[in-house]
Amino acid sequence: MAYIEHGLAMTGARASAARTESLVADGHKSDIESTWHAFSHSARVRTQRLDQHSVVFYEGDTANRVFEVIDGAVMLYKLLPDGRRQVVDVIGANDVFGLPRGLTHDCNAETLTKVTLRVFDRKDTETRVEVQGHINRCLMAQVEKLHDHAVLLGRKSAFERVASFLFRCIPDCKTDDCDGSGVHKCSSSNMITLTMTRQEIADYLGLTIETVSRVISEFRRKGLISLEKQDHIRINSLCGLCRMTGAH
Amino acid sequence: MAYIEHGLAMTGARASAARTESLVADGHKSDIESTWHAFSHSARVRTQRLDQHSVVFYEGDTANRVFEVIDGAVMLYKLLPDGRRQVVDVIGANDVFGLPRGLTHDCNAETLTKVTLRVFDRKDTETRVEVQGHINRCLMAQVEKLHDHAVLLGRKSAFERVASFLFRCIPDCKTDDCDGSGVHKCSSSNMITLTMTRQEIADYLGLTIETVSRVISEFRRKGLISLEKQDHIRINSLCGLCRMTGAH
DNA sequence: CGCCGTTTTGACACTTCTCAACTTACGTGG
DNA sequence: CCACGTAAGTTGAGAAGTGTCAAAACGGCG
Repeated sequence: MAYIEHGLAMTGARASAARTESLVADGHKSDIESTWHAFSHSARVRTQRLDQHSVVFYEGDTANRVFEVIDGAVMLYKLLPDGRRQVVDVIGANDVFGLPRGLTHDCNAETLTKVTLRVFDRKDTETRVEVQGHINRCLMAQVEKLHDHAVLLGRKSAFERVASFLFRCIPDCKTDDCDGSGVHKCSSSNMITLTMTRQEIADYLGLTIETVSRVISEFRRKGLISLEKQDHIRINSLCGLCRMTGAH
Repeated sequence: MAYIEHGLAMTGARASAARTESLVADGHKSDIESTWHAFSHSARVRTQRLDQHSVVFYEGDTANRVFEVIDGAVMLYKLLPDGRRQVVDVIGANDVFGLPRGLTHDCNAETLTKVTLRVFDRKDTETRVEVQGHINRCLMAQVEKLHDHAVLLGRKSAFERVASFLFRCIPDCKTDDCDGSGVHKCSSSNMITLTMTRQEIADYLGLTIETVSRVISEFRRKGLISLEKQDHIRINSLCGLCRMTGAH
């Protein structure tokens, strides 16, 4: 399986830029070049590496490829005409994105980290059974994640949103692991490395950058977390944070 | 194909009740009784009718059936432990629901109207290819709808949310039909019959019942809409309302 | 006709946003 | 290696939007 390095990655529509510029459908060039290679079962599949902050596709682009994240994270977001942005999903390893209802993508896709993707021809996803089953499971998981996120956006306070977000970032640890008893089952290092900027977090949580910053500072003052660096957060009280998510 | 009338439908967890009572996983009884009938291709399928405000399933219930709406509307919602509710989706005709990532349902399902459902055995949806393709398309559409709803919940004002909601309720009319020119392509009657109570609308839009009421009153004062009855709304200015959705 | 649940309206409180200034972190070039 | 410039993040004060609580109005149904 050939890895295709390409040095074309330009810095895509960044957070700050996205706030002010409204991106219109035409005249865009995503950071993915189409160099297809034959694959097993006569399907066209390839693996692709992208730098951080690369654009995979724009809203409105014709959707003829489907992507699976092998490694790294991809952010999906939508823009309102006046520049307001909402990050609608963050796609991690083993998850799929770029599946449209119609002919075009409904949102923009941008890498949050260095990313390795598996790229499928869209037609194959519609004809090959084993791929369909996989996509099906990914879509169901995505729907559930979006349901949870709707609860977060519609009903949770800023504190609860940030706490939920930080929790989500702890590797191998879910809110379900906490039963409110004060003892956590997960034994991770409780060390988070954020791949998103404050602006991206804010746009994901439906808040402003200032509110996110204030809440994180407040958590720090309360001793729940410590900031080793701006994007390196240590969770001091897993249960203390968990109690603030609103899920218990 | 046999329609099975059943008179067992009790009034499920209603909006007001759901606000105060937290629903725990055990001891529930949904309004659907399992009477399976043999169907073509050796799959177990049946058609079922339910009254308004019937419970299809609860969050945490074992998910061994998948549902397709033939006629009517079903509401999916989640509850936080303190009673806050978020309606995560409203499922209309030809759409599918009850597809879980794991073994149990991630949300509650309740009918908004009299509903006719087609009920599948879950195993069939995993093995039969023609069903998978259909489910796949439904899931993709659902993901896009949830993306849109995330934008609404995360980035739109109360006015924009209610305007977007009313627009969504106009049959055969989408926000895309409006280009801001003042002329609307869709030629519907501009008459809406709401199937949701104010509480349900509020829980769908991430607002309070009072805010929803106030916004509707304000739209009425501005002449954008008229209320023939509380749940019968006439849209006087389609474009005026459209301009308030934030989508243009 | 009167009751009860839903909706509307009002006054006020509180959360979050906005705007502005300041601080910190990071990369470049001297 | 340090100084500088720029971008990112933090903090503060005030404004705006939405929530909360309470009361009144409305609508459906016995």
